[in-house]
Amino acid sequence: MVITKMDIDSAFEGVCSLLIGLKPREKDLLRKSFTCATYKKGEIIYRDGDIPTGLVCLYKGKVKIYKEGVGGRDQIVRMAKPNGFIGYRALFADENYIASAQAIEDSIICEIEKTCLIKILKSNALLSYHILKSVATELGFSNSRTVTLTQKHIRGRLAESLMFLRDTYGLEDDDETIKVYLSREDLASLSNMTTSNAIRTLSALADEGVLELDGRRIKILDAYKLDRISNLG
Amino acid sequence: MVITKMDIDSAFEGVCSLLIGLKPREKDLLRKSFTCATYKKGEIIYRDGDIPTGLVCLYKGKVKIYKEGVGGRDQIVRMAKPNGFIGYRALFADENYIASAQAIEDSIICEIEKTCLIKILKSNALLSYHILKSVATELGFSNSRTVTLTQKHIRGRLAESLMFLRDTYGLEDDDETIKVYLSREDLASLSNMTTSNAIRTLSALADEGVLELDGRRIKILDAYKLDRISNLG
DNA sequence: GATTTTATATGCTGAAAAACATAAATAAAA
DNA sequence: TTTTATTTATGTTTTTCAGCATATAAAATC
Repeated sequence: MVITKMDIDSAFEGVCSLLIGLKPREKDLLRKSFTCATYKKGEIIYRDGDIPTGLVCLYKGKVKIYKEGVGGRDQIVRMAKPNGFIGYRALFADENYIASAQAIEDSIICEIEKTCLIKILKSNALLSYHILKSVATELGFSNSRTVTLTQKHIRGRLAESLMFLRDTYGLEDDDETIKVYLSREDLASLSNMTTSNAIRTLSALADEGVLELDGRRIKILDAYKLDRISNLG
Repeated sequence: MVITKMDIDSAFEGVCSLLIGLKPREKDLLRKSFTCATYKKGEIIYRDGDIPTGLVCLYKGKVKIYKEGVGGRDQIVRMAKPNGFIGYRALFADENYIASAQAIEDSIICEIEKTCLIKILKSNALLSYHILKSVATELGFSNSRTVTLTQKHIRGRLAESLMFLRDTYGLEDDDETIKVYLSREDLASLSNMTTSNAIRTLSALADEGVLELDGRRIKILDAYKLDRISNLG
């Protein structure tokens, strides 16, 4: 993927529109510390333990954020979509990363240098407040997720993950196909189960007419039933 | 428990010391919207679904924050200790509570009225930034917790919970007894297991000489071994 | 102090899901 | 192409843990 001058400008404007409360003078400052880079599918953007160097924004593509679990079993904690930030948690907490980020599609990644952003944050209350708000919202998701991942049964967890993916990435033009193509392994990492069980459970849902599978394409045929499966656990 | 004038003053100073970056003028404003109340052991401070009316601070006592799970099985998401805030997530996210808070000891609870605090937050960048930092740290805990609760085995989860309680509330003067006295049921809710299994696993750890049990008193005899059990899963 | 309720303890059974084993299909590389 | 690796699929076994039953101990209430 080639990054054009237009891409950079567009990406920068996109990032700025996310930074609510940003003043023109601050925007100029950010511009100077704004960089872009491309990542091929499968490439690692940052690793657990790395030191954050800035606020990372996904301009194009899709990224998974995951933690390595006990027996090498990964757990996906978040899925990023275009015009969303990644790695901000560690940055704002002033910690090293505690998870890794990997492009699951060819992606364009932008970065605002750390010191520049922190300086603005410490002087711009409205911006800090808005970011605080979104991190607090994210914390709510995380807490809810902890409960569902621990308490729902396999079918419920997978159903919830599929709805989560649909809500995050949307549907293709047919209004049925989830607009993201994950491996069964990633789907398992997202739903806290083994790859075998993800495959098995997908097949079962396909047999029941809830889904239609075609490789990594997943069509939701019966959204109502999927929702019920998710809610019943 | 009776709240004295001295308690209120002391509580207010404690809260203010937590609010880094607070200006004297803002402190005066907060003072006017500052209230205190007592809760007996077992009393509910707020419920899932309630609307936050302010920033709640625990001055004395201990509080558990928990979500009701699928089959009525609770999941404790946080344990609060004196001089810590509770319910701030929903407040900052501008949402209703998604968990409930219950005093597990007689407690004194203070509250700063919502609009007053938000007004200050929106104009005080340093304060917002510091709160952002601590919410980001909390999000890190939550993400790590999701992985351990889903991937560690029962023994590992319980061992981790016990170390968490020790780190949160500290030890009695004997330097061995964890300074919090939870029911087996709460210990189970904290560790994502059934009460039976919490009891069973505690007994097993006592048999192995890792713990000493005396009702709800839990002594950690072999901290090194407990840590190993937690880390091995 | 007696009675009721609640909390703790322990054994047994069964369901759920992991672990393991293989095979087929697909994708990537030689 | 052919070979090699990776992903997907499915069957079998084993482990873990929940569910249930029951007994005892401790607390709370009368």
